[in-house]
Amino acid sequence: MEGHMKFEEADLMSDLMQGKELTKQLHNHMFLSSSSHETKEVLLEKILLSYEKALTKLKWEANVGDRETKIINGNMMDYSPCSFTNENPKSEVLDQEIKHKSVSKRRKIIDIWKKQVKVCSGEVIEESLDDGHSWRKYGQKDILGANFPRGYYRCTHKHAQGCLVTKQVQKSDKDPTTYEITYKGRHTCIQANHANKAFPSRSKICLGEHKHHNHQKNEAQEKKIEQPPHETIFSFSSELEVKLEDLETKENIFPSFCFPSPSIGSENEDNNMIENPFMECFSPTFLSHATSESNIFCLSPCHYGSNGLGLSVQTSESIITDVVSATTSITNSPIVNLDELNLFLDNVDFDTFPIYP
DNA sequence: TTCATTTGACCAGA
DNA sequence: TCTGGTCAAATGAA
Repeated sequence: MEGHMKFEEADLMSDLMQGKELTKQLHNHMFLSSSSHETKEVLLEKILLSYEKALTKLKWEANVGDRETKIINGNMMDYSPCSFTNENPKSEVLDQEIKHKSVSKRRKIIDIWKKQVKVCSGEVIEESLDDGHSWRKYGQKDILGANFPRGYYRCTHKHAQGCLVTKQVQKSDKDPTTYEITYKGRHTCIQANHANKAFPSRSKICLGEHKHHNHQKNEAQEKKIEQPPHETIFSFSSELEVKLEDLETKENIFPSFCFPSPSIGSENEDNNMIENPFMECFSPTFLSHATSESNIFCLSPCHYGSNGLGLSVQTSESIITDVVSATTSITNSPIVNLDELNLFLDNVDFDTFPIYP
């Protein structure tokens, strides 16, 4: 894990440095009358790609660090302290990988990413596989070659808010305590109750234990174990161990960098939506902070706490907010305050950026 | 009564 | 034709 993270750090630095260089190039082109619009566009694309790559990695570390830090410190912003006292973890995330078929709005191809969750005890996974969103099961299917049926879930707000994201939950054949969750699409909804992001709905993920016909009821489904919501979710959250196995993305495509902005789509405009897969990982913090104050993406300190990233975001938060904000501007408008961005980049010493404690 | 889940049927793509 | 994915009526739970 450690080695892996070191590798990620180097990779991250590389992406950020590349972005910086490209930004400088673009800055120069801005004042060259001979420079074509296409050239600038290409540079802009490259810049965005670099930052998207970096953020994809940061996202992972943030997501992992977020959970782990919350567990360890127990005093993070989005979770109540009592949430971290649970000592009976039910499951752990084994592996997460992003498989972005695409994330660019232009490409309009659905985002697909997977994660695997190991359930340590109990047969019923409460919303544990929780990602902060509420889901409604709309189907279950036996899959050829799989011992267990696959469950199909869609966002509860599909109709209310037109959120078309779906996920599939498949119990692993090799390890029945492991579930593979495949997310398709991005949330465009706002969960009605923010608390529900931490204390999800009643819905449960219950997959059949046997490979039989659909309507065969499995025991797990009948043994619904009710727990107080806070216990439920945080029993899952505690002692999470996330191993980032593969950050490689298909086709080298990274998520589009579209943090919420009033200029993005009418739907988002109304709801302060995030048209970005990052939502999945950042949403709780983002919604609780950014939406209440501004349309600027915010990383809470806990995202980088103790997971190895160790990024002192408490002090860097405003910086990150600034650069994200700036980049968002880039995304949404051809008019970019590149001086600001350059200034930021110049002030960041990437060589000594405190990624690790 | 409302909302979520179950499950047979249907559809589209390979 | 087969399979995965989705729909929607029936059913159950709160």
